[in-house]
Amino acid sequence: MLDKNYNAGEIEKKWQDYWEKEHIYKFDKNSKKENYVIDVPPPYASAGHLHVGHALHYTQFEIIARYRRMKGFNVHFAPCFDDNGLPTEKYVEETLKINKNTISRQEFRKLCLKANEEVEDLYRNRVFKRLGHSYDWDLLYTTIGKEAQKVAQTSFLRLIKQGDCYRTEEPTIWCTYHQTALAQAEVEDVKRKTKLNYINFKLENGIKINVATSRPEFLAACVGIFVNPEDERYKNLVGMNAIVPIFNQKVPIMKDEKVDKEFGTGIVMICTFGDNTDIEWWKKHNLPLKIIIDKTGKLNELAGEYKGLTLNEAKEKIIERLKHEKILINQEDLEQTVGGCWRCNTPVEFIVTKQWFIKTISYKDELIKQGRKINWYPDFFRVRYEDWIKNLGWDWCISRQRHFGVPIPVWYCDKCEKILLPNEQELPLDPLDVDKGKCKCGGTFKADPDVFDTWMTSSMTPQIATRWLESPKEFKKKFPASLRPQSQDIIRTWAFYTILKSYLHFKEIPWKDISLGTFVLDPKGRGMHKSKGNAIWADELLDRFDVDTFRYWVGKAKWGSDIPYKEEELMAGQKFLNKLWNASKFTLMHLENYDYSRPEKLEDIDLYFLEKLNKVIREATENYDIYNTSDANKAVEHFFWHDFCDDYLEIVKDRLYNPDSRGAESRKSAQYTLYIILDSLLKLFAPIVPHTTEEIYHVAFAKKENRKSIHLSSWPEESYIEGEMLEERGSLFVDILNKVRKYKADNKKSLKDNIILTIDGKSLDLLGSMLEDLKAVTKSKEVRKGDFSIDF
RNA sequence: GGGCCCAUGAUCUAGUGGCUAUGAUGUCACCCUUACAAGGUGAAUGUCCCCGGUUCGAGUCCGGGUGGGCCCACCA
Repeated sequence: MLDKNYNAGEIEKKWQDYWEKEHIYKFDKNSKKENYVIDVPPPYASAGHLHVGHALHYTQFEIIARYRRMKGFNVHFAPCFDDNGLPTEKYVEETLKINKNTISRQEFRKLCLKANEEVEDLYRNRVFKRLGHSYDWDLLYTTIGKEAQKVAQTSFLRLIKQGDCYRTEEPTIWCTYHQTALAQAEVEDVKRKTKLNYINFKLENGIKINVATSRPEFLAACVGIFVNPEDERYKNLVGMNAIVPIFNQKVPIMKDEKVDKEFGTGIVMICTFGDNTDIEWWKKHNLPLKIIIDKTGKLNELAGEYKGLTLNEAKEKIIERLKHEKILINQEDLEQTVGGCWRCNTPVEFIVTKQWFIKTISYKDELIKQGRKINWYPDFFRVRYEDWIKNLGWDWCISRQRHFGVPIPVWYCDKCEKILLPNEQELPLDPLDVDKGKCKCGGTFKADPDVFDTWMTSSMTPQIATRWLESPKEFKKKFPASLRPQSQDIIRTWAFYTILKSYLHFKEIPWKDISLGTFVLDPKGRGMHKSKGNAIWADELLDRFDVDTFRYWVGKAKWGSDIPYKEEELMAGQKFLNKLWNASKFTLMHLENYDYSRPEKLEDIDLYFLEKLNKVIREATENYDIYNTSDANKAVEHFFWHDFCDDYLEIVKDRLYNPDSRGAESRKSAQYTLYIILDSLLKLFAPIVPHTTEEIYHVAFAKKENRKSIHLSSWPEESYIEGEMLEERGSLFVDILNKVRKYKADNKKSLKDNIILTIDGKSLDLLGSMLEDLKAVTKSKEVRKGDFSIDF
């Protein structure tokens, strides 16, 4: 019997400890049940905090894990941390106040690893455990861990072997601040104000033409001039040469359809490289290469007297000089959007370096086909995936000039540039730790100092989580995984690269389902960002709200769409839990001394409510199966609150409190119905509010069902119901009940006031045996036959 | 510029061609009814963003606007 008042705080801690101690969520590899593998997104532990959006999303698919476990699956739910790459480097540099360039890579890596361990512990205890998450912590992996490194490096070696990974010297997107190459996916829009400069170029015959450019600092790198072939003004220029001001190199004037006649003067200079279009034209028209910047973004000797200046310094000086020499004839304000590094917003540059690439462009069609074999929830996000693929312009650059990451396992001969690769058995390794001696040519093998793009590892989370290389036999049973839950903003990276890798390695999809989670906005509907100062942190939230209250709110969030964070809506959860507690308390009070057997005959009104329960079970199950937790939860809650509490509990009070009036069998029918409905409801709510349901379940049914936890019990099934016209008769019953309530409210009477009820003959016949219950719940001291009326 | 999503009482929301448009929060009135006043019973609040079209019938389908959000591209 539940004899206490609801106290969420007490319950939480108790069951979290119990679950951990009893290994409730352990993945059983010998189980005969079907596997359900969730490809969990590894959170960045190094950020130090998780905001409410993360907490919501992580809880959202944790609810699915609980549902599937109860549904009879062997759920593989591996916790993980992404501790690889830039965010960790930044965190370590900031908190320890050190500069990574002043210590060795090995030493810096050690510091990063230590920092990770500390933060991850904090996360595990302060966030995931507190949220009541049902991970099997024995399955934990980190993206810098041995298995992850081995997977990433093995993938690299195998892709080289099969010709899908290559090293080449190409113009590469480059961040001059972080001094590393970037992938297309790491470039984000940066808006900036600049000037469009109208600069005169002389032709060989002395005529002047005017070129508009926002980047005069690139004049030294100018290798050509373009006009639109349709442009009448400049048709005669094509084929001539122009002389670049200051630097005096002769460059050809050519035509290309991509030139916008309306922009500037309609004459464009092309430099290697100012932007994407430059690269395109440079390739298309076979122009010479003139790289004038180094890796830090400073000008080199090709820029003559401007050598050593940053791009911005050079720009200023060059504009000054152009003005002075009256070559710059006009300046206009220009608002432009340029690509910037996703971490530091520094506008990206293009330089030519040797980098490793994985082929993507040549597999576009196949990748779209793979995407269509996967179920997308909601389906329209597949379009975004396909659009991204269609617009891809580059293969995937996977090498990064960084310290903390998975090392690229390769050595180069410093004389003949021969590439030396390790054997797979040697992995994982850091080539800096291994001396590979001399090359045949007499040169020495030098380790590659670079590391992989962090997505090189993350793209293989389904393989890492299920220990692809460690236990290949078991891996086969877990791949493809069942579900990838993720957020929609990384479709172009995480989802895309994961599908790519699975295709290249296995010709297989990585998971059957991908479901896009909910995005939490601030109360005004804007995205939450640390930098905007409007983020609400998960641990602060949990200091103010009970976990099940928070989880109830999560249960209402619709996958794939945004939800604003509003505290009032969290309050609804507190009301709900209190209601659930009290309804359970009432029910269990009346189940004392009841033997839980099904009586020979159930009252018709009881059958009607059991039939309603069946419908709700069906609806909830169908919705859970398509990750529609919000509709599932809504249906169950409506049944619980309005059908079960408001109607059914009121209806059976008479039979429960006055066993003599209707007989023992009739009371037992009510008890059986109460038992079935409460037991089912607790289980239907268990994924959403695991602590509260666990507490009630243990008081009520755990012993009887011989289960250690409600989360190890099975999902409710529809019970067998047989009765005539239950739906019509039950609806009529509830309809009359509502009319009586309204009549009493209109007449300002208490609901317990007695009435005389007059019902037409047809309805009386239809109600049949339900009439006794109707009489009791409406407090009718008398029921007459005639036109419907209610009298006091 | 391209793509995707969205627009329903004050607020959030259901609605996948068919009676009178769903539910929740808030507001108001009434009811202490032996689980719960953190409750119950009711009431008021809507030109379903606008304009056309398809249809016997449109909140729902189609076309075109308007306004928001997201993703992508981009001007030298």
